[in-house]
Amino acid sequence: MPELPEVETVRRQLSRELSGMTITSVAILRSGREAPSGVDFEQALLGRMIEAVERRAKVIVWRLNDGNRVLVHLKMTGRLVFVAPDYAPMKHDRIIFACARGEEARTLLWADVRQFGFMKIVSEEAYAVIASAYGPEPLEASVEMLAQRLDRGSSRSLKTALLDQSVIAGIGNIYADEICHRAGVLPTRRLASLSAEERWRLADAMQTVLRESLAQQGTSANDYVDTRGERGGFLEFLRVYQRTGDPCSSCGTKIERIVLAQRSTHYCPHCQS
DNA sequence: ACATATTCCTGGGGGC
DNA sequence: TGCCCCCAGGAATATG
Repeated sequence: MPELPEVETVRRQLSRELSGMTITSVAILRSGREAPSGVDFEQALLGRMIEAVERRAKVIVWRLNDGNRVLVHLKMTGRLVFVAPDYAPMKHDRIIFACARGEEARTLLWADVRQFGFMKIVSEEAYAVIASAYGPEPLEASVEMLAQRLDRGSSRSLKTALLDQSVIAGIGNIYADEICHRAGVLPTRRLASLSAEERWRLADAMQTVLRESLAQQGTSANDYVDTRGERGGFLEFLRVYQRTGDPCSSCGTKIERIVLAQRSTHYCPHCQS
C-alpha cells in the first residue's frame, strides 16, 4: 500500500529516468482505469515530453511540455516498474509506455492487481484545483503547522484525522499507526482531547517516521515494490503495524489490534495513552 | 460535522 | 486438492 515514503521513492526514480524524455508509444493492454480512456489517452501523450515528475500526497504527477499533467494513483497494489523493451505482458498489466531521449530509451509498465488505481490526464488549471484540496505535505511543512492541523476542536478520532488527506497529505494506515505509537498517543483519542504537547509530539513523529521510512525506500508490507522491482526496507523497523501480539519494542507489552475507521489499527496499550 | 457502511478488486490464508 | 469465507485497504459515495 504505497503511502508517502513509497510514492516519493517511486517519484524520485521516475524523475531520474524520465525527465526530459518524450513518450514514443502507449500500449493499453487493459483499459478502464485511465482517463480519457483508450485512444484519446494515447493521443494525449504521444510525442509529449515529460518535463518533470512531481508528487502531491500519494499522487505521482508527470508534468508534460503541453502544460497537462498525468496523475497516477497507485492505491493498494499499483506498480510502476521499468521493464525490458521486449517484456512479455502479464495478467494484471494495464499500460506500457515507451520513452526516448536521443539514444536513450526506457520502457515503463503500469500494473495493478486489484485495479483500484488510476491514471488521469488533466489540464494545469484542473490540477491546481485538485492539489489545493490536499492538506500540507508533512515533510515540507513546519512542525508548528502540522500540529496546528490537528487543533480543530473536533470530536473525530485522531486516526480518522491522520488518514484524511485534506488534513495532512500522504499518510495511510501503516504510518498512521506508527506515528501514534512514536508519539505515545492512542489512535482512538478525540482531536479535541489532545493537549498542545501531544499535538506537537504527533507532528514531530510524522516527520521522523516518514523520513526514516523514506531513507529505507519505504515499507513493503504486502505488494509494494519500486520501479526496479525492489522492496522497501522499513518493514523490519515497524513498531506496531501488523505486529499484533508481538512485544512492544519499548516496554514489552503485547501489541493490540482493533478496528477503527474501518481500518485495522495497532497500538501498545502501555506506551500509548 | 461527525460516524458508519458500501463500493471497487483479487490473491492469499485458514478451516474443513 | 479444492471449496468457501474472510481479509487487506484508499478514497469516493451514500446514509444516518
